[in-house]
Amino acid sequence: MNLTFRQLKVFDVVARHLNYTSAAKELHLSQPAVSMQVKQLEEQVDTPLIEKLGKKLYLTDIGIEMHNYARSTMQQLIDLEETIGQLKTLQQGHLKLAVASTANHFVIRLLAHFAKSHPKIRISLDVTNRSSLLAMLEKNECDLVIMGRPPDAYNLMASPFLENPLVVVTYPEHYLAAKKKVSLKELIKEEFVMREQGSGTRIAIERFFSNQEMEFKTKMDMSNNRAIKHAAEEGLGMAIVSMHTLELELKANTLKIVNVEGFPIFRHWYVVQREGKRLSPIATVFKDYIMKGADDVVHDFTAPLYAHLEQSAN
Amino acid sequence: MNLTFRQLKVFDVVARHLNYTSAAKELHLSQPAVSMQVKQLEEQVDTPLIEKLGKKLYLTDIGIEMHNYARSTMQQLIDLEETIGQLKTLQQGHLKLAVASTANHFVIRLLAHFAKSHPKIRISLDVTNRSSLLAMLEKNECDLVIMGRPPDAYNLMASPFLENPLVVVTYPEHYLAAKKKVSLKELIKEEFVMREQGSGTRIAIERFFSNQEMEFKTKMDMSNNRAIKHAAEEGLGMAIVSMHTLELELKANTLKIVNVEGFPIFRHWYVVQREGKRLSPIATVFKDYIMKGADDVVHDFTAPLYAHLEQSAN
DNA sequence: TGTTACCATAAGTTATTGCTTATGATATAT
DNA sequence: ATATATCATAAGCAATAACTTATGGTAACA
Repeated sequence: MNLTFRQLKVFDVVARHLNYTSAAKELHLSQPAVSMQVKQLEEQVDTPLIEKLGKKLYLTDIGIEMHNYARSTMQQLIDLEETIGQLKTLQQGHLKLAVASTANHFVIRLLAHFAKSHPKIRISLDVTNRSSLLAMLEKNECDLVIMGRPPDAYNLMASPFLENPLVVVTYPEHYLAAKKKVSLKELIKEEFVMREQGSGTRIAIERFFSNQEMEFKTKMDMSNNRAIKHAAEEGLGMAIVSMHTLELELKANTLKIVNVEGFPIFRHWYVVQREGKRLSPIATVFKDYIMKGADDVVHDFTAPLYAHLEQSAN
Repeated sequence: MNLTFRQLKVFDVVARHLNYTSAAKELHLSQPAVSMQVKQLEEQVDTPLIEKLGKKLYLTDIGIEMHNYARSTMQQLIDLEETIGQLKTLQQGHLKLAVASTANHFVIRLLAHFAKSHPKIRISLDVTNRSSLLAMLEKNECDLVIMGRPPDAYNLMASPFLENPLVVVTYPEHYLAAKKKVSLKELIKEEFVMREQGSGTRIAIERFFSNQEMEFKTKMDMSNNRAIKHAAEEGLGMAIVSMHTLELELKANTLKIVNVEGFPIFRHWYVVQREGKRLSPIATVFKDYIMKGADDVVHDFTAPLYAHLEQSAN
């Protein structure tokens, strides 16, 4: 059985009119064209759908069945068009994001703002570590990832969109915290609590010190940014973290930024997608949004942090 | 938007495999043939449905939507085939009958038997008068009508299928009821309670008497067979009715058949359909059934009646 | 680095589709 | 009986649908 939508369409009109000639008018066709479509449909199901008694047309039992089917199928097609239209015009859609845990805090702020102007959009946000992020991209499980600089090895397209200042922190009573200016030489006498090898932050820090031809002493490795900050609070060592993650600690005065020469190290947050990935409409819009407007939106969040930075320099 | 079922079918297979080559195998097609169908479908909705990242294929959001649609549409098509198949093979269907009120009693018996061997079939039975029956045929509101001989004027196809003996009846105490043989001459001295002019029975009776070049006296005209029998019971006159309608009255001994010379008048019951009407499968089967098997089935119903007939002749 | 698996694209062929106009048949209305 | 309205059928035509084979490009893998 190989029906065509055309047959169903024409049959529907005929079934409604019960008159080939006027159906032909509605369809802007000749009358034989209509007869032929119906005849072909009848051949497909190998049974008459319309019968002519005297001058009047009637649907047979199977004709009624077929008419129901035709109408339902056509309605479904309309629904599909509607759905696709909505997906295209962002009245609907699903934005699948994944972010590095260190980026979580400010991304939430971005999303809150973005979601307001796209109320019908469903958003999934996965907060996870760097290797999981890369795996998710690999498996095409999300549209976009927000993280630090991704490795070059993967086929990724990464666009920097926001400064990510890495600063040195310690507990407020630490003697370096009080100094107006701390040299790198002074700093590397201290021991450090670090992110694990291979993490974005760790790589950046290593690169920074090796550029200065210096080495630092790692007391502890940790895979979690929060744990690192906690360790610093407890005096286990100096920490170097993204200033964006310090909002609470600075406000509560459990950590202080140390004004080290050469710091902050300005890195960037990146929006990352797989190379060749065709973004869904909503993902395209979101990417545009953060590329163009992220600075403005997160300004009232970052401004107080930068104030802390300047404060430690005075 | 002008999709084809072919496109949906091919797309469904590809969406399941996420691999054009193996989809092509399942469809017994070359790989490019599959690519082309999918591409055409994408052109229809003007948006990609499948994306290729590296070596793997993924459905886009709209692709997922389209896949759902394709599956649902194809399922509906299967359902339709199923339904049509059932309608064709009588596992389903709707038999629309109309019968003359005088035929009601034995038709019910026929139907009871028929329905047993076609349990899934829905049956509509309209019991009404002669002119309504003809109107229903005219308007194609029923498949078949069971009635006495229909007029020739309409474009009808009428097939006799069962004897319809018209007998003279009166109340048991009537002096003619006791006689072994009553001549027509004797009979026409009596007054009659008759069906209305134009009714099948009336026409038959008039023809019978005019063939004998005799006339009868009509005391009352009535449009209802039951009323006529009741009038005869009350002694308002002789009645000539289909013996098939007398089951109860003979059993209860409220009426007796009068053994008149030349009676019973053997007329027939007819199955009637509009000329050119294509009967539905179930209607075809029902017509076959009554044409071939009606005598057998109603035998145990008519036999006792014929017994009464013979009894009045002894 | 070359090999492999896989998809995209191109060119060419055949059958079919979807329509048109012209004409024939038929039931109802006049 | 004739006219009218309506559907069926036939013939013809242009567009295209649905394939095929051949070939080229590319990501993954060894």
